[in-house]
Amino acid sequence: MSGGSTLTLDAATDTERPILHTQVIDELRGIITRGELAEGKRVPEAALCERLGVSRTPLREALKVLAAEGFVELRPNRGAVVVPIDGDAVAALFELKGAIEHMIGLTLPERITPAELAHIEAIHQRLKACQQRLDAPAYTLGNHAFHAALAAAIHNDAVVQTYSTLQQKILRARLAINEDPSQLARSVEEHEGIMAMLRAGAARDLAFRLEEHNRRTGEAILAQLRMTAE
Amino acid sequence: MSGGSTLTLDAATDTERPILHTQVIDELRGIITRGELAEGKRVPEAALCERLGVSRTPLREALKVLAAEGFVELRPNRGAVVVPIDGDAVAALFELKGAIEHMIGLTLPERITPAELAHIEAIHQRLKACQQRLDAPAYTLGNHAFHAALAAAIHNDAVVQTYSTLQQKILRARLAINEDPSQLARSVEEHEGIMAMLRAGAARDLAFRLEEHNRRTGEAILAQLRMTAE
DNA sequence: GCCGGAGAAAATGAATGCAAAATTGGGATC
DNA sequence: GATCCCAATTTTGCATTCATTTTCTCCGGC
Repeated sequence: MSGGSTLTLDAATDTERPILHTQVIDELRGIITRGELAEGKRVPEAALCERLGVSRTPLREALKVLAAEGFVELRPNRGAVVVPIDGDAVAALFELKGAIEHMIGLTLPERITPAELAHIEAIHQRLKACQQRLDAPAYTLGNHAFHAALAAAIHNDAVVQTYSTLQQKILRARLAINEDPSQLARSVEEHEGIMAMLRAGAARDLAFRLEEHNRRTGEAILAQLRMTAE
Repeated sequence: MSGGSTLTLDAATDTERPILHTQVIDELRGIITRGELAEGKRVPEAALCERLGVSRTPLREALKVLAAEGFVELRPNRGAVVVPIDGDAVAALFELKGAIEHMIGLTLPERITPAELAHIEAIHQRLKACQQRLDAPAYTLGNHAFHAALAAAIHNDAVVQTYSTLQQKILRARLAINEDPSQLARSVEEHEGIMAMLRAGAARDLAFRLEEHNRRTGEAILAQLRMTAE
């Protein structure tokens, strides 16, 4: 009944053999992020095992990790449920992210390398193209890459890790709503300002703009979320 | 994750059976935090199973969670190793924590309740007593409680969670060194200033003092760490 | 007709078993 | 004497199995 995933003989490319539980973590997190599992509803392990084509052992390992990450809640002897993501939770995430954005802005000019700056410029140009053809899904992905690259450029592993976790959780809220296309234009405009401050090395202004950008984006998502929640 | 064993109406007579993997996570994290497992050294699962008195399944589940938390690294088919905590990592943790302390200070005055303020005052008095009798271990614990209470009082779950994780990792570095008793006096003094700003509701000053307190503490720990690392 | 409980079915928590991979040790070769 | 290679042992990854616990169902009592 193995769903044909045991393909350890990959002759062509000597790719590392897939660590099952790691794959399961990512797949499950993706399923939850995309909203394909009802919040608060019980999900039997057997059903997930069949869906993912794995046995219970790696699935349960993945559930433990996702519980630690805060995506699911494990109730002893009563199964796992998807943690609901409500407005308050999203607001909290954006507030915390704002603090980190501020710090990123303050320290970025003194730490970013030319190569990193060039990389970020390239992402920025791609984003402008996405916005012009109103490709919202591509924009969302690129937007995350843009901000992740900014975070990475301060060369602080703890920040990168925490920032990534925050983005993953926020993505859940983002995918739960239909993002207003007009927000893309605002976002690009704010990115322009961010890039200008970054090129100029103006730390305090950069911090301010990053924080404001985060605040406005958060408010837009919250407004949409609370509207669709009715 | 707060050390609450209080609520949860447990049947008085029953020896409560807390889920094994949760216990294992906490025990293993404690072992790592206390430095009882050599960094970077291979640790066979069987040995840990025997030490903790559990079978491999819950142990492996715990390792997955600790890997996600960043305490161990899982190398495919080659076992888990304790992630070394070097100066750079500690510096990164304190830098991130500084950003959060700043945010806590900015928002705390407008959100803290009288009961929370009273609770924090009580912890502060306890800390002063610890300092006077130079009880460093008790001070370290109380100090964490003090700052955790401050974080909790802004009523932001994401912050509480992240802050707790940071504290746990920093604790590892703290226990790896012999903290200089003279630092206790400095800490208490800075706490006095923090409390004064908190009582006065001076958000910006509070933020500044919290961030400075974090920075100084981090520098003290880093100095000790780099000294003993020679 | 509604509620409560005993038993059955199903789901979870943990242990064991088995195959694949890695480490170790020994021996042959240079 | 050192190095390389190959088999034996150990260890890991995952599946399966066993033991509780929970949930569902059905039956009787009120």
